[in-house]
Amino acid sequence: MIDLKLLREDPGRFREGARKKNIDADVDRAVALDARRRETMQRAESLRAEQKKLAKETGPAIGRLSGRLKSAEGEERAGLEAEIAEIKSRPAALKGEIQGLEETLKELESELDGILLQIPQPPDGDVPVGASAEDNVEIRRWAPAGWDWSKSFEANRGFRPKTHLELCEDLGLVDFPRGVKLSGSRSYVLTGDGMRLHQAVLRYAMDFMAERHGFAPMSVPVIVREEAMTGTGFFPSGREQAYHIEERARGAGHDLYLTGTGEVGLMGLHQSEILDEEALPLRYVTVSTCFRREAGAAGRDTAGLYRIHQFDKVEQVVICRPDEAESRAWHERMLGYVTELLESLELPHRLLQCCTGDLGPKNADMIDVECWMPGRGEAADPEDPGAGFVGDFGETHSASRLYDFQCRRLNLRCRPGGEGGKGATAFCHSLNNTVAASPRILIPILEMHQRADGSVRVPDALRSYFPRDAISGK
RNA sequence: GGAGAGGUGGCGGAGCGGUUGAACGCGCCGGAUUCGAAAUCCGGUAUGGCCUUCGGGUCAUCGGGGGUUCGAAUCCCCCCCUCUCCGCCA
Repeated sequence: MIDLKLLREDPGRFREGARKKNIDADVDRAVALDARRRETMQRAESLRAEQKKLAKETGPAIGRLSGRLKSAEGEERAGLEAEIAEIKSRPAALKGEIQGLEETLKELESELDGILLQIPQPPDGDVPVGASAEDNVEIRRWAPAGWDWSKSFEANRGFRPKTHLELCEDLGLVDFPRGVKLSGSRSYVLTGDGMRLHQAVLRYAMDFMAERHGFAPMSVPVIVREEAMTGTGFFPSGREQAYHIEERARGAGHDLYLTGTGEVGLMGLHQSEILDEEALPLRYVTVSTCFRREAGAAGRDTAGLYRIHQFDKVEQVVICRPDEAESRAWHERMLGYVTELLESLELPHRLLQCCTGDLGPKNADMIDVECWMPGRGEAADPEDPGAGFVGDFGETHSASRLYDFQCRRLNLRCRPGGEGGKGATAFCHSLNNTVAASPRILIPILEMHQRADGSVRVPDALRSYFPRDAISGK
């Protein structure tokens, strides 16, 4: 949610922000509705003030006359009734007018709220303007000693790599046909060492954040109410991405949704709270199953573990004081944790500055991390299906800086002393970043650590989480 | 799933359809007293919106939403949540 006051002061900034992000949002309509809303509100309020005043003045008289009415008869009774009716008529006359204004107000607010929920957070000034992911800008890349970016995997390692699909098949790590039988397209079953490796990565990533970097480990619901989805900014724009559980139709009070990221649960924890400023920043890490309908992605990445409906993800979230410099510093730090993790896993990767068109509605800035996947990209030789692929980067992480956009929607504030403290409240800032999403992260792990004999070396960092030093399928 | 009880300010806890945004107590802040502290006494202590000549004014908020009424924390309806007992279950 954007700040209505800022919108009033500088609508151009939001118009420009939406344009840069390539998102439709009727900023001008919102400004006009806001003006009408305030005007209507003022009229309704002054009338109500008058009504309240009258009710207070005439109330005791009505009470007294009503008391006398009980024992009155005949002409006296008729006189009293007329007197009461006369006194009541003055505030009653205001009532109708106030109700009319309130109805108008409700309509204005409902339309305004709908538009406000769709006005995106303007991108930061230093985010490159661009239409889509094509215009993202590489910031830096890293690879372990011995890897030459200018050469293919085959030239680097001396043998032609298998794709993760081939490795999963040959080593018995994933059963795709049975996954599809159970749950349809984009489904899979992790088997044996596939499941072991999956668990090893998640557990390593969890410990890495909790024990090495001091994040508080949490397990949060993945079935949430609509407010959590709207509050975190995934609704309304991402509604079709979420699995919807229609509980209302069965008589329950509200429907539920499956979350596509642990961010929803972690951020929703403190919805409508006033946190103690001294307790900030809050640093949380969770591992949760993520559900994504992948609507609109039909035909893309249909094979393998890349784009799937259900996966597990270790996610980090930071809620800090509302200070741009502090937000920026945390963004860097949260990216640092990920590059440290990927270096420990010996995975070549690069950081991408996302352009305005790729930010989504809620982010002021977003940095993606992509790992090198030798089995991705175009066919090495279109004539020879056995020649493999040229390799490409694949997105494995995404670090978002949201400022107060999310906390405003969640009504998540802070102040010195917290709930009962003193001083003004302010909406907190929030950030989030992937730590490890599996099984997607298994793709670079398997493909980069495969050996000429078809086995896969388990990187040292995972050794204490995996029973052997290699996966050989035997 | 069945039966019952209940949601009031930072906390506890009153509350009659009519100057109740809300008694009282605790906590917190300021002051007095004290060499200092405790105790005591006095005063002040919610949030949000809108307007403002920046003094303030005004509206809303007693779990949430709707209704009755000239007037609702109080009466009616729906929903959410918590607790107790029974049943079921991991």
